[in-house]
Parts: sequence; structure tokens; C-alpha cells
Amino acid sequence: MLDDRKLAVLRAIVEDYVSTNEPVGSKALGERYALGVSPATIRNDMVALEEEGYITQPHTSAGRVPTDKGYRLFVDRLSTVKPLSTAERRAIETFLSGAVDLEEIVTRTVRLLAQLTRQVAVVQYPSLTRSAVQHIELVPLGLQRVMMVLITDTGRVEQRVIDGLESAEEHEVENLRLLLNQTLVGTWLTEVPPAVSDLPSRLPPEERPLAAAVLSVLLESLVEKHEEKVVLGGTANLASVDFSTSLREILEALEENVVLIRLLGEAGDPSMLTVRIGAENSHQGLQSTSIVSAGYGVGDQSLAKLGVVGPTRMDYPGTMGAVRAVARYVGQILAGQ
Amino acid sequence: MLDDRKLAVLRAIVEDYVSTNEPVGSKALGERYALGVSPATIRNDMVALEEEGYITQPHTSAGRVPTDKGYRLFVDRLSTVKPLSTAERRAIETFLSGAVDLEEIVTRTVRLLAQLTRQVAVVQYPSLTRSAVQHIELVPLGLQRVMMVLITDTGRVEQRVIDGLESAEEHEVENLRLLLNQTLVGTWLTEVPPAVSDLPSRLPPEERPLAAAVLSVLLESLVEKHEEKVVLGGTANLASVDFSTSLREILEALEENVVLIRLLGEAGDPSMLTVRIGAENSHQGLQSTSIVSAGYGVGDQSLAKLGVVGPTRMDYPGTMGAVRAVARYVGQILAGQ
DNA sequence: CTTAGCACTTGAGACCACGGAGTGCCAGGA
DNA sequence: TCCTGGCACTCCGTGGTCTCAAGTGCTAAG
Repeated sequence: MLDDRKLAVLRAIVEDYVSTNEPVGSKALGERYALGVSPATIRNDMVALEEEGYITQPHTSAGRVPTDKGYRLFVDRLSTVKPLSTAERRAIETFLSGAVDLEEIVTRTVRLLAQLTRQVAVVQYPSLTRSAVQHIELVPLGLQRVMMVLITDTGRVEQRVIDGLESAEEHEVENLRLLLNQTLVGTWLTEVPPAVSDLPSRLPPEERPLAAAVLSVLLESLVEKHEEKVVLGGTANLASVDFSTSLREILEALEENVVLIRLLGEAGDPSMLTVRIGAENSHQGLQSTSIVSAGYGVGDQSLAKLGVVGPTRMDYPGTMGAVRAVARYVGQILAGQ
Repeated sequence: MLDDRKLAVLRAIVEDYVSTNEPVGSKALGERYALGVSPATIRNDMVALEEEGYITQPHTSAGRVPTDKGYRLFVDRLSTVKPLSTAERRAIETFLSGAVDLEEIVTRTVRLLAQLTRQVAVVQYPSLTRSAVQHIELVPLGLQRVMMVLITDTGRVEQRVIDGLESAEEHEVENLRLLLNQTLVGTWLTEVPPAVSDLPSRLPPEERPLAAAVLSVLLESLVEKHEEKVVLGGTANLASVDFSTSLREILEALEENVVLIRLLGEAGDPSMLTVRIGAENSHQGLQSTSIVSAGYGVGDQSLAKLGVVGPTRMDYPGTMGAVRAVARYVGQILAGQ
């Protein structure tokens, strides 16, 4: 059905359209890419490709433009991820290694990715669920307030103030602090709830109210802050492309962190690159964009996702290469912390 | 030079242009606003206003458009800040009072402001410099690492890991923690450096290396995190306006936190509303925008700034009303924390 | 199966004419 | 002195027509 030459034609169409942003015709195609056949032949192939739904013409007697399905085929079978140049790799490395804490790693990553791909970059904070407790600190703030600080081995810090306590005596707080650390250090966050279920019963009765209050806040912070935080960068890059859907819709979608997180989450195997093209995106405002994403993490466990959002008409090999490289380096940096 | 009627004409021009986005002519002006004089008279006034540089025509025989100078006069003398409706006030209050921590207050504020003004909102995190130490916590993480957590009375939390220590014995850390809190709780952050200068000398010699390391990180975090954090929202609102400078430039400027902070900082008396119009903004990319900002804080001390960025052609009275109201409510919420 | 040739389609751009909205100016009136 | 009505002029935006380039589909020959 689709022989090699037809595929080559499709590839050429995609590449040409991506770089020129203009519908590509049979003659120009034959000239610019060494297909070794005449325009007429290319036209015949185009008809076949159009019948199969890989390309389409904006109007009769205009050139062809790839459809979402066409890009999909291109990504799946006709292209290979383009590795970064060594200069680029070195730049990534030095740029990221200058970061001092998790927050800075994330902000730098997002900048980097936006710059490399010239598109909008999205980086999700490492999720809490996949990390383990490194330390829990309780700080008395006056008699009725205690601050809880939870530190994970991925460098994330969550803090909460627990208010309206009956009384929080120094030694009670100290006791609880010791017990919590003893019980929880090294535990996966997902394992925290079962691990603490019997904890109050291991304390003298008068200390249980405090423990209960602290635990409820601790558990709450685990579900609530779940994996909700993302950082966005390079929105200015949207301005240079013209989208079929309005720019406003896209910006609105991108501002909704919830939407972004859902989209990143929808991606498949986190250890692989995922590409969602045009209408494959479930969100209304992003049907004219493609999202290239990858999981990143320490070792073989993925902690969170990062990716870029751009027009369906994007340089897939290059973008995929950049996303993959950045994801790997961030993982390394995190591991090194 | 400029009698009352001329000013009334200018006011009418600004109001009309803001609401229609079209150059406004003498006839239409007389009809829509009850100026009580003929178009010819208005034309004469327009000539005078144009000579003074308050208005300009895009081309001969088109209507007039206010210049930056015209808007400036309008803001300074021809308009009054429009108070919000009680419904809006109530909405602000309920929306903001649902926030649980500083981060959420800031995010909610930015959303709120963007929604109220239909423009881009900018909120700066409460600055460290104007707040006082509420608590300092030191947490040993293994033998060579200590985490320092600094909590301010404005609810801000800074944490740092101090690495590569020779040894951090439990009791040394504990000692230092006590001493730090004893010395610093209640101290303005700006007063911290002098307050700790002689601190190592008050410790036994063997504990001084640890103290020095911790102090250097503490001081560093004071200057570094200074007032650098801003949150942005409502960028989608940019898409609906068309700017004379390219949208890209504006988005780029907005992404540079440094730029935003400088711009907010340039504003005058923090207890007042500041309006910077068009070319009054020092930054290149924002010469076609106006920035309305205000300080917010607890009591009469301003902790940080917030504001909105929009086209020079904006509804100044409404925007100023919204910014002022939001700034006040945020202050109240912060005080209530 | 490929290719050359050809007639056909269509949007983009150039050109033009025209109407509407706005202007400046002047002379007459309160 | 200031306002007003009148008038001639300017310019932009709109819509129509025309042409051109690029592209297409189809057919017949290699």
C-alpha cells in the first residue's frame, strides 16, 4: 500500500513544511529533495497519501500539508531522534550543575528546555509519591502552634503550621519528633499512612492529641501537594508561530496547572519519550499543538515529567532529542545531590 | 491654556478610545458625551490639545488618539479611582480567605487580580528584608550535613542545606540552634548581620567552625533570596489586545523576573498607587504597556508590590480600583495569619 | 510504472474607484 | 472674543476586477 518511495515523499513533505511553513508542491519537492523521480510521479504518490489521510490540501490546487496522522507516522516510523551536539550537551551540563537547590534545578531546566527547543517548556516538580522521607522536623512556635517540616530524599521540602493545639509542651514535641523520625526515615511516602497508623497507641495517652493533630496534617500534605506543581517557561516562543486555534486559548490552557499535569500524566511509559500530536491531546485549547514529554528521575525510577508544547508543525527529531537529553541530565543532577 | 472644556474633551477622548479602540472624531464625541458644544468647537479644542502633545492623529483626517502624556494627565487630574462594587469586594474576601499558606495567598492573589482587571497580574512575594525572624531551625542530616530553616513572621520559609562540614555533633548543633534563636528571634532581617557578628566568639572554640558555616549560609540566603520572587498570571489576556510592539517582546520581558522586580521597585511611594504609562517604563519591550502597581503589607509597612500590566489603552480608574482593593485585602489576610 | 504535456483551479497581489468619517479653515452670529 | 455652520479636502478601508504563479488532475506515450 505505502511503498518506500511514498514514505520518502511523506517524510520530505513533513520536513519541508516544518521548515518553510508553506504547503509543499510536487515540483518544489522534487527539486529540494533528491527523490529521483518526476513531479508527476510525486503527484501520484501524493494522491495515495491523501487517500490514506496522511496529508491534505488547504484548498484545491494548493500544495499539501501533513495531517496529524501524517505527523504521527513520521514520528513513529520515518524519523530518528536527533542527538544533541556535544557543544549543546556541555552547555546543558554546566548550566544545570550550577543549581543549588531543587527549586533552582527546576527553574533552570525550564529555561534551558525553552531555549534549546525554542518552544514552551513545562517541568513538573519531582512528585512526592515516589520519594522517601529523609527527615521530619517539628518546631514549637509558641504554646499552641507547631511547625512541621518534611524533607524528602529528592530534596523537596514541605512545611505546614499546625494551629489551635491544646498545648504543645517542649518535651512532648521532642518525643513525637524522635518517634516520627525513628518510624519514618527511609519510608516511601506512599508507605507513610500504614506505617503511622498505630503510632499514637505507642505514646502515653496524654501525648496522643498532639500526635493525632500532627499526623493528620502530615497525611493531608501527602495527598494534597501530591504532584501538583509545574513550572512554565518560554511562552514568548508562542508569539512567533501562528496557530489555527487562537493564541488566547493556548495561553489559557497553559496557565491551568491542573490541565498541564493531566496532560503530562496521560503520557505513556515514563521512561520513554512520548509525543502527542494535535487532536490526540484531550484538552480543547491544545488541539493545534503537539506535546513532547519524558519522565525524569533518579536511576530507573521516574519522579516526574517534563516536556515542551509547540505547534504540530514542529521539528520533532530535534525537539525529541532535546527533551530526552535534558531529562537525562536532570536525572543525573538530582542523583548527585 | 487648558480650560475646563478642553480637559473635558480630553477626558472624553480617553474614555471613548479606551472603550472602542478606535480613533475618536469630533462629531461622534459631541454625540456620545454631553459636551454641549458643536463639533467645530471640539475640533478647535482638539487642535490645542494636539499642540500641547496630549493627543495625536494616526494620520491626517483620522480621529484623535491619546498620547502617553494625555493618559498621564487623565490619570493625574481627570479621573478618580473607581471603587469596586460590594459584590466584588465580597468575592475578593472569600476568595483570599480560603488560602492556607503564603504560597497559596500569592497564587490566589495573582489569579484574582488577573480576573478582576482582565490583564496580566504580577505579585511579588513578601520581601525578606522587611520581616523579622520568627524561628531558626537546624536539622542534622547525617554527620556532615545540616539543614537550616529560617521562618519569618510573614510566613515565609527559607531552607538551605549546609554541606561538607567536618563534623556536626548533635549537641553542637543543638547549642548553636539555641544560641541563634536566643539572639535572633524578633530581629529584623536587615539587623541580622550586625546581630550575629560576634556570635562565634560566644561559643567554645571547637564549635566555631560549625557556627561560621551556618552563619555564612544564613547571611547568604538573606541577600540572595532578597526579594527576587514574583508570580505572574493572566498572560492569556495579552492575546486579546493588539500591541504596537510585538507580543513576543512583551512576553519576553514578563518572563524575566529580574525585569519585573525592577519595574515594580521603580514605583514611588509604596503606600500609594503608582501608574507608569508607556514610554515611562524603562524597559524596552514594555514601552507600549502601562503598569499599575501598589505596595501591600501588614499595617503601614509595605512588604512587597503587586500590580498589573496592560496596554496603555486601559481602563485606568477601574484597574487602579482593583489593584488598590486587592493590595489592601492581601494586607489584611497577611495580618490575620 | 513512470513521465511529459496540457488544461484547469485558486489564492495572492496589484490596481482602482468610491464612500464615509474626519479635518482645517473661514465667515457670520451671539 | 468665542462659538457655530458650511465647505472643500484628505485619507483609509472596502470591495470589485484582473493577472500571475504555483499547483493540480488527467491522459497518452515511453
